[in-house]
Amino acid sequence: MKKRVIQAVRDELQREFILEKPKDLSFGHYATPIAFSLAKELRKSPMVIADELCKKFENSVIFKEVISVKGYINFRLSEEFLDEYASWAISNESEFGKSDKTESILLEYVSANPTGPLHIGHARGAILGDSLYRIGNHLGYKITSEYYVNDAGSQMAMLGLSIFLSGRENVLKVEVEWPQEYYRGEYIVDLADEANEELGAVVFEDEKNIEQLSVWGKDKMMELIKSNLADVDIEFEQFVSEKSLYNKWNDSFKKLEESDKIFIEDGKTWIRSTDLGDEKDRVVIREDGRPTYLAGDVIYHDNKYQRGYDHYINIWGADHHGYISRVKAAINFLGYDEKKLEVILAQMVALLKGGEPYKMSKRAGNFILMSDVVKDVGSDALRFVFLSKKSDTHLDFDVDMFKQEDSSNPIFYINYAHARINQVFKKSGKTLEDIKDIKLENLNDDAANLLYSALLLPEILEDAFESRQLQKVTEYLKTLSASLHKFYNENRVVGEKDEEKFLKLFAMVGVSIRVGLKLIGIEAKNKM
RNA sequence: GUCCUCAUAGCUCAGCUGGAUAGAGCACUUGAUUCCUAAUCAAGAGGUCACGCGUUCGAAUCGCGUUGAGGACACCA
Repeated sequence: MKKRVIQAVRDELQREFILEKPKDLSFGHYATPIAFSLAKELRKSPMVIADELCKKFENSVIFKEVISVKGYINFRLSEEFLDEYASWAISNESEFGKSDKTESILLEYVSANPTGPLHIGHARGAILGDSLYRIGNHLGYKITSEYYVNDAGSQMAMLGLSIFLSGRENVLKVEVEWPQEYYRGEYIVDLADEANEELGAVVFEDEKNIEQLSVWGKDKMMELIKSNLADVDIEFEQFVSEKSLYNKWNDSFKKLEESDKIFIEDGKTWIRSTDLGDEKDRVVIREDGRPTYLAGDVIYHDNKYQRGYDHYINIWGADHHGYISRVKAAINFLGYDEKKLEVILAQMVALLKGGEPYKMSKRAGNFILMSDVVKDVGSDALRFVFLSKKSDTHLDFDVDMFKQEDSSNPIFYINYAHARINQVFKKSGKTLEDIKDIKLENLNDDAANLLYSALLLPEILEDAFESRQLQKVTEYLKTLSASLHKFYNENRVVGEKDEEKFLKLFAMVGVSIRVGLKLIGIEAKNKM
């Protein structure tokens, strides 16, 4: 819709301009303050310029009226245009909001270490990533979703050791001396029990089995993580194992050598990341030959870029922000355009219950399980609330709030609007087929505004995706639902003379709510 | 100490590519149901957009500084 308007206005004005939505719909559907910026150039008052420009639109088909108010040029779309668009959307619901984007994107998110279940902090990145994936695909982007599995390095060893020691303590019942660092969540005890059943208690008798336990444990944890994700309807297209990429190290290393950005000092291999603004150079290979975490990411990003996407998006926890510059430096040294990589940081989530703060710590094992929260408040509410605040801001929420089934719970409010639409159709005894060809004309202001709001979804989706700010979608759905509730309270539908028109209007609102919710991973309810 | 993110109503937050009177929900006050689900709606009250300076015809929005909150500053992942 916006595209058509921009096109039409550009045809007449023959220059670039800003098209905005007025705060108050009584001003019109779209507006441009272009007369203000032309005032200086033309040495005329903005009001005079706006008046003159308006005349250009007198014969427009898509505008009902174009008027100047205090220097603004306000556009009001014609009923014919809105009606046509609505008819199409109702008949082609699955196409509504689609766009013509063609860029390919590799979207990596979650990538939590397979050393334990997902906690509530992971959920934020997971939900954001999955929703971007859904919306981006809808807009036409060729998006691949990917999970990077950190199945190499010291954490894997620590997982094996933790299961081993827990097995000795809880299964073999022998005295165990715990190291300072180990995974101490209860799930480790469960893992040890499971290992006992599957592998037999013998496995805890010899330290040589620690490695076997770490691989076994990692597989178990990946299964658990996948099921945690499935709880909120998230499924990845592919998983990439860190370990499986290590045989490519020589190739990546050679590229770095060629770019002369690698050096050896104190027996360690360093990457010269300070050349590209990093605070210090970073070690990639330790003195004993073990690669650091960064080495894994060097290979991984080499691998990603070899796959030739137009754009790469990584969603990381905010605590990784210092890591961005060194990875980007590495990408540059490998001979790729590091600007193609975009890192979205998901800020920390602080969970409250009855006003009491929870502290999260994966190491300590007293973190809040994502699965518990999902069980508590449901996938829909969790998804909605996580998306309704910008990802780069801290989020505080009280679990108790989700349990309320009234308007303080936005997902409830939106579903209620959708259910009402369904209910009105039922009462009227009419179907979509009966009303989809009814002309929407001579609508009262409330109806016309509601129709316009419902047709805004496509541009909201595009704006939200491009800016990576999905709270624009949740905000929109709340506002649209509020408009529907307001209309419902002020206008009777069934049995009135405008019944069929209003039914078509409601059908259009229903389409936008359903499509909007679906793209953030929520299925609209037909009945409450 | 350096860097990142943030600061808007009592609370939780929108708004930020500069533009019309700064919005919503919760909580508070009042009202609406012979009528499609009142799980809703309407009205009222509530603001130094942290503070200062600057850019501009115009700043919550952009720049600089100050204050405050959280986070990151590994040869851990």
